[in-house]
Amino acid sequence: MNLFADQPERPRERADAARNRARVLEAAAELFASRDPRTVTMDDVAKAAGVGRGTLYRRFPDVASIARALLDEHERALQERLLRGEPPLGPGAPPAERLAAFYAAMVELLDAHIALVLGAETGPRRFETGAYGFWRAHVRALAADHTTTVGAAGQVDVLADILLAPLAPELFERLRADGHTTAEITTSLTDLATRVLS
Amino acid sequence: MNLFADQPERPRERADAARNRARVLEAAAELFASRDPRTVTMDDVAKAAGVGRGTLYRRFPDVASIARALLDEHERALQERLLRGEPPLGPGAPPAERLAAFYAAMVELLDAHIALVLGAETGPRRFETGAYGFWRAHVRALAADHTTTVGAAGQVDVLADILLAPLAPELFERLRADGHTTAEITTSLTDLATRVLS
DNA sequence: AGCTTAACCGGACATGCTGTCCACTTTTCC
DNA sequence: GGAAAAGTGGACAGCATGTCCGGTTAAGCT
Repeated sequence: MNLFADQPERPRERADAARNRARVLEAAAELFASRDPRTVTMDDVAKAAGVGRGTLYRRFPDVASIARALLDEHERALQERLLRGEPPLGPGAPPAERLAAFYAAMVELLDAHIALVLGAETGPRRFETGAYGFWRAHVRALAADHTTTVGAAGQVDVLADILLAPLAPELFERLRADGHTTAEITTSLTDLATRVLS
Repeated sequence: MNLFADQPERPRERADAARNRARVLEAAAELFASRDPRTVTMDDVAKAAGVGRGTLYRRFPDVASIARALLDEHERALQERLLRGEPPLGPGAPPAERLAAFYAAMVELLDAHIALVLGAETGPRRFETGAYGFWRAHVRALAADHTTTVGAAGQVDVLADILLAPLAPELFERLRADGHTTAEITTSLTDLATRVLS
């Protein structure tokens, strides 16, 4: 009998199902890396994974959700460092420095996994992911910490979204395509962080 | 005889063509306003305008280009004011004030025509429009004016894109949906402008 | 091991959008 | 008033989506 009523006893995943899930993720990772993730279709993934359409749809409602699954672990790692890592990324440093460190880490993440991010969080979808909620809460806390007295309550919310806007994957992609280095981008964002939260 | 060789004598548009162009724009404007512009299809526009698919494609390669045509005049008006209007929007005021005024004007424009902007400049398409190039040049000039000595050349380019990021239509839409007023948004952006260019 | 059951698989199908093509019609200009 | 160019609209092929269901396979029980 299951003592945890909230966590209903989910019959463990069957062996063939697990095998296929792994196949799908592997094949998808390769596809995303090899061409514009926004052109990858469910059919493509199914074929590349050697799996039928129905099987694919059983687990993933669309291509974005596959990319998100692949991206998840990387984002989780960063979230962990934000919550419990060393300063200035983790708690302890002044807000401006923490924001700058966050920017730097996000630029790294974007640079390493731009294909996945574009596949997962493009357009308006970006705001609906759990990850975005996390980043916003983090930045919001930093901003609120800094400007305790200044401005009304809602203002901090807006500011958080504004400060996250430059991290839109489409913009990053474009800046890189224009020949800008990640160092340049990080420098500008550090500058922004310093000026806004000081 | 045409004295301007660079401007080849384009045979003027036929009456029926002009009539249909007008019909298309009118019908499209209504469609964009009445539901999510990103769900409007070429077929929808053709049907609503009482025009065949072929006719529609003759002028507009896709739905975005229709929205852009409708948006054009509004954007042009703002561009004119930026170049030759009164300060602080036009030349004469210090960069921080001009940027704040620009932000305020853009928020107004987004608020008035969010449907068109979403239809025209959503996602990565945003960066490819002529309008974006104009905004970037403008903001870049303001930033360069302010930080003549600070930073390398490329830095200013990056900064311009960063400062434009919060004006992404998807973000504006989301902020409004979350209950934030245009006044709140403008206030935050003004704050940003002041802090970055002072 | 054998059997039952439920989870799982994969391809067929219906639907909707895209962009092109071309036979036909209308306008313009001489 | 007639020829040529410009314009029109619907048919068509291609592609992606998301669902559905008959057949298959693993898991659990005896």
